[in-house]
Amino acid sequence: MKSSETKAERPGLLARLLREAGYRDTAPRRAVVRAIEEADGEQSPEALWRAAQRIHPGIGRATVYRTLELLTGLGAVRPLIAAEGGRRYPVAVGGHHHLVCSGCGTVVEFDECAEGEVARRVARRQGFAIQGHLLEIYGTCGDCRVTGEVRT
Amino acid sequence: MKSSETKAERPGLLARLLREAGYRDTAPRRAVVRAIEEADGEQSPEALWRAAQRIHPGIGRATVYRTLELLTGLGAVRPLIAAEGGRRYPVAVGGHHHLVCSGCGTVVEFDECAEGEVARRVARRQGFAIQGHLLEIYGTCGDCRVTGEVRT
DNA sequence: GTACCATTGAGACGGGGTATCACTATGAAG
DNA sequence: CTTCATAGTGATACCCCGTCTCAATGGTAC
Ligand SMILES: [Zn+2]
Ligand SMILES: [Zn+2]
Ligand SMILES: [Zn+2]
Ligand SMILES: [Zn+2]
Repeated sequence: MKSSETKAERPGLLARLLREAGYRDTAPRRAVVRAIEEADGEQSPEALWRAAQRIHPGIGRATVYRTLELLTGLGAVRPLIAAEGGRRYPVAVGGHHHLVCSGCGTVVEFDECAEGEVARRVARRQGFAIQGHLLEIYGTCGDCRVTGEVRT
Repeated sequence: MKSSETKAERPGLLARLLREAGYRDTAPRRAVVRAIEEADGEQSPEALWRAAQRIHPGIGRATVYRTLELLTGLGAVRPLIAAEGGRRYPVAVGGHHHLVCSGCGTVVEFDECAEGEVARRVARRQGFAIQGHLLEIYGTCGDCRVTGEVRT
């Protein structure tokens, strides 16, 4: 996005998706959708809410969650489980994987993945239709290993 | 465990671990530890708490979490993030993987895994020492696909 | 413009995890 | 065995985050 010609308020892919799915075109929803698009990548619902507030002051938490839910239903967004605390991260479609340090919590993204094969086999056997998968590798990062600190 | 000769109150692997790590040997801790051992496999903290209560009535929630934390620090237990609600599942070391239906929440376990390779490579490149990994495949189960119900 | 009903914001609610704190009891020393 | 410092404990308040409820609002079809 060149940011120079933000003139005509492009319809926005997500906004269009919602409209086409028969949902009403409301300001709060547009705000959430913009928040998501502008913050490309993973974001916690809270972060998206804050972003949406900047765009549409007064928007309620519930609305953010509701919109996120709709988008999830449409497959435009995929909720993941956050590594630490157990919060979710709605993430734009298409993802990578994580390397998580159990010492300091550092998270490194990576893309390699050998699951296509296994996933397909397992899924077929169980009669599942695959939508995606989550792979996280746990371990200790260099620093933590040196320090020996693996917990408080 | 034959359940017949529960005579001498075997020290218990986990209990021993704690003791050897310099932690005091208390009744509440023994209760938590037993709860974990007897419920082999994954358990939610709540479930473990209930189990521990049966063994040591009056034990507090906090104590369960604290003990779980200690054990995690000792590497005897690994906390995972539960598929749905975002709660954690401490699980005995060594695990399997999950096939999760995004429609009804059904979870199917499986063991195949082709990540050894990838995990090692990625980890080495980043200077991580691998402890384990989590693989979850998302999709829709047969029932949900038929019904078409993939959301409320 | 009107009417209908999808959508919204506020706020109550609830699950589950953490922080605090006064009290208890382990385990070492004498 | 008694003493003692302090690790450990249970109750409770608290907090985060997500959901639910409901009256008010405002899209959209006509
Ligand atoms: Zn680290
Ligand atoms: Zn992958
Ligand atoms: Zn299902
Ligand atoms: Zn594996």
